[in-house]
Amino acid sequence: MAVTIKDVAALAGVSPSTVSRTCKDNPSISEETKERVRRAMAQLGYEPNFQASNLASQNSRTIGIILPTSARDAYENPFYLEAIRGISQFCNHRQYINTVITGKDEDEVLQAMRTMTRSGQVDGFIVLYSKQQDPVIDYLCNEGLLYVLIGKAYQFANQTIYIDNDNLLAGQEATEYLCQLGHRKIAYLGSDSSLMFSADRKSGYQTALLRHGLPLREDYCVEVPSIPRDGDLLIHRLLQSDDRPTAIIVSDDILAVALERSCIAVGLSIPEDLSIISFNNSLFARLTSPQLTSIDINSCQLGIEAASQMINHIENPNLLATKIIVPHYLIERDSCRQIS
Amino acid sequence: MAVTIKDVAALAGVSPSTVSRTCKDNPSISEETKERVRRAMAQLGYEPNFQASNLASQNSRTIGIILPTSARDAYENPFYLEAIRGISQFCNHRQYINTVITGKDEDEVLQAMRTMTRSGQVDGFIVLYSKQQDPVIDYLCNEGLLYVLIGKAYQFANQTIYIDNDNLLAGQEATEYLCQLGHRKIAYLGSDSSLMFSADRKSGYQTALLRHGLPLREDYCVEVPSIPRDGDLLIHRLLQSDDRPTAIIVSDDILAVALERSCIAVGLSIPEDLSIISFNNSLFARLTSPQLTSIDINSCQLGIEAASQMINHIENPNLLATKIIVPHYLIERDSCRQIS
DNA sequence: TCCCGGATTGCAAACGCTTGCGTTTACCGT
DNA sequence: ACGGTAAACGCAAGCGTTTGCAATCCGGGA
Repeated sequence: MAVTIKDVAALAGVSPSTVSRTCKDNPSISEETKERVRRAMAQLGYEPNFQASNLASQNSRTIGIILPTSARDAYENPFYLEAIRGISQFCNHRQYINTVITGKDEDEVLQAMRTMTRSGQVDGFIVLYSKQQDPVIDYLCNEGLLYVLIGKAYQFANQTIYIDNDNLLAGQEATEYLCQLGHRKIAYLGSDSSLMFSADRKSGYQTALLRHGLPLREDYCVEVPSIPRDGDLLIHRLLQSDDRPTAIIVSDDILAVALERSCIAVGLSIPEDLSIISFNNSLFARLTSPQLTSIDINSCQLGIEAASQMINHIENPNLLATKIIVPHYLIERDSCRQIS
Repeated sequence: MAVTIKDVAALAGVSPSTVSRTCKDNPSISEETKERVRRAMAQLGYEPNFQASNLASQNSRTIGIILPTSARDAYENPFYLEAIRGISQFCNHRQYINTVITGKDEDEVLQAMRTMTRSGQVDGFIVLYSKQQDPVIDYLCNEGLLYVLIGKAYQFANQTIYIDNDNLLAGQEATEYLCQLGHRKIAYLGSDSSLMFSADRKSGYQTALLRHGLPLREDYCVEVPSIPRDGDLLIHRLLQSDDRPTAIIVSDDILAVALERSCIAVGLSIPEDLSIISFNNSLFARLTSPQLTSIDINSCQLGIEAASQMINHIENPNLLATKIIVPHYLIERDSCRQIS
């Protein structure tokens, strides 16, 4: 059996409560006894029992991570791994546990969430995606559970804690960048814009166009529901139009790679015939040829901040629902060219 | 306060122990009372308190997931996400919790593992990668902790539970496939072969060559330590040799995409000038142009089996250390061509 | 000298569940 | 009719912490 608080207490010649209190650095214990207790703890290699501590203090020190359902095509996006990495890193430091929750469909996820909250398995949830009309968010709100969102809140925006990039600004900057390179015919290719990040980047794109006095052309703004297969109609129509764009802003690296494929298929070369700028700066952006100019959104940091907010709110229940914006930055590579 | 076992007991008119036992389907409770208790549980929406249950039964019902340290380039590989998804899915069903453990370097990971085991936060670990001389495995073995490996065991192979593909066979099949297409000059491009999967695939490749009476050429067997940057010397030398291969087996999709880049750089087109077959069948394989013929290794299933084994061993401590092989299958796409 | 207050520390009751063992009840064989 | 047995259930002692409150000690002021 592992070493318990009693062993430490015995060795230090104090009561278990004193040991417990020195762990929490309670001010009502004198510095000398604290020191004595600490020595005893070190000597025995004591680590408080997680379960017992949680039971007594009525919490779980674990936070649930909600992934999108696996039905979605976007599932394999390395973004999620990065975010999880950030969360996990922060949790490890703060002696929290994290548990990822998935399911084939929303019902499975909701079911898992329900039993977890009822059995006191989690103190809160981090939702790794943000889309409009999400039943998961509805559930969380209705039950009054603690959660933080990575991405921008849509429902209940004012009461929810979220961590996001300034995707509007990022969309603008991407557009500006292309304008500065001399492009005037700039299109936007986005994934399903019920996903908040895509909607925001698109808005930013439109804002920047207006600011530069460029027209908002409907045919320059295409949305594909998932990762396009070969010969996606919408994309081909865009690329083969007589008046095709000279540059495209793509809401995600993965989509950009798919776009590159379409380009090759119709005989366009990048960046000579078409400039591409995308978002996320995942491995995808670095592996393609040419490498993609991409806006890095600091995925790992998003996770870290999310975990940090989560734990903060767990330990200080009446904090306000703050929003945190993580900076992005543009990584120039070879997929955009100056136009004369 | 949530509904406890006492509430259920009171409503059903039995003692708490009876409720507890019906939860476990203990045979010493009559079917009628069980039914009565179950009705009470349903009526109250009872869910046993996770912490209390764990404390009393001296376990944690949580399993740690060890990712490779983030220093490694391979980190962003969607394979890990898939494996985590599998694990998480299985855990959710069995009312287990999982927690991913990462760190900047091995020390950070080891530190996290140490405090977790000492505080009874985990019942065991699933290690998502397998490489030679891994300090993490050393630690697990020395402490006598329960763990299962995804990938082939290197150290302590006989006592460790592992879930793997038959990478040797897969390597052979990939080679056979190319042979059948008429290729004779087949090369192998692998990532760091201290990673077990890469070493095995390479062995399979070599075995198949021998079987076909083809020579094992040293210059046809290149290993790159990480994801190659532009103009990787080894790869370029291979591609620009006078006697260059007509086909290459690549140990990982990501690497294959990088290879594709190099091909474009030196003016080789796929599959006309060079056939490529790779492993993992991740999103990468589907996004490139041409799409990659790849061997799917069932990443998600690997996770599911790992979790299943883990929980099995947690609940039946004296089970033998079995090995499980998850099948792979070849997905034909457009990166290989028949040679005359 | 006595009382009081602050600073330290210990007591013991939770927290909600599990489980070994004892008790009860019913039934069987003799 | 009675001891014996097995089935079904309850008692109560944990599991290792936390924490409100009581207890103790000490110094200082009256």
